[in-house]
Amino acid sequence: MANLADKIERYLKDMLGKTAEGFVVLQRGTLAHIFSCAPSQINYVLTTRFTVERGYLVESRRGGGGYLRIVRLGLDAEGNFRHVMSELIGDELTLDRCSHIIARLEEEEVLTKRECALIKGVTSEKLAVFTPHPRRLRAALLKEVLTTVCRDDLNPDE
Amino acid sequence: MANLADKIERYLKDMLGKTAEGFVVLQRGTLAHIFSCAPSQINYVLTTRFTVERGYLVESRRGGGGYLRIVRLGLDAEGNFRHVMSELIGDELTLDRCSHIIARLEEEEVLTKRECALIKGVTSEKLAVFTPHPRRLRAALLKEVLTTVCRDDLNPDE
DNA sequence: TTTCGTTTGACCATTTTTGACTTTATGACC
DNA sequence: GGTCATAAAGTCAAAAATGGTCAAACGAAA
Repeated sequence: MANLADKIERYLKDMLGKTAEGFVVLQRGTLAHIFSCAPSQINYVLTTRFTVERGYLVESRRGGGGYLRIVRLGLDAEGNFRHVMSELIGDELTLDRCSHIIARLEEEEVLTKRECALIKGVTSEKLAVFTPHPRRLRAALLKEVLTTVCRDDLNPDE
Repeated sequence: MANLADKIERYLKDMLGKTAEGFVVLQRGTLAHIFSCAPSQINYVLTTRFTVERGYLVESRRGGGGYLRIVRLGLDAEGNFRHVMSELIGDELTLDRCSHIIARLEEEEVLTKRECALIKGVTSEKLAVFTPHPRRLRAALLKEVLTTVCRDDLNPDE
């Protein structure tokens, strides 16, 4: 599917996937040239798709020898990610943030695609029909999910 | 035999019939152009003929690169599983009945053990903290789950 | 002739793309 | 050490590209 931002996102994630270091360094101008687009398009992609919420960190420098450095923040090894996520979730959770978190859990393979679909389904905007505080409920549901996927009895693998 | 809405409906269902993926993606504007009609006509067709009750799910995105994605909800061998389940669930659902249904879905291998655990987590008695009608919410959540597991785009076909 | 599903169009919302202008770093030259 | 040219990257708002909503007009069937 053709929209530039998505292609650039894919391109960068591919690079990140191929590198062992967990980060890539490149130049904005060069990338813009590769995709024949305005340099600010790159900023757009970075600010919409490589946010902390989605598990990325972007550092940069201007001037001669300037660069962009995109770091992938892995979920920390077994156990603690639940804590980290809980912090990220808080007491209230908008649909938008919820989607990002779920997407990240899928990318990190904490949840399967089907599980993600199930969870998206139960955290949708429809919650508002049942409570005046859908965001509180959403936060609670997602935390419950995290608690569940961490249960030892459900993760037979090693 | 010729009203526009019906033709568009047929066109889309043909497309869905031909694809193995269980979904089609297209653009509203393009489709409207093919049928030389107002773009909103497409929305009319989608909201009247591609509803969950009729076995479809529609997702969309606006803006550059926007699209419509129509997903088929498959029916299982014994006919309309989703429909049957909805009857079984109704508008309200006690924790007890909910547990039984989930257990049955696990036995039938409609849901994995992990998925069941997730769903039990989000349909627990804690719902009462957020709404005066936990049973209504529980019913809605479980229906949402059933709808999701029927999505043809999530079920690796074999 | 009333009703109800269909069709259209005017207006709204969201996401992407572009470009003009700004800020910061480096290095050469004085 | 200043000054300045050059080489990046950043910001922001306007424009473009989609899809969504809603109410009024239309028209076929009851």
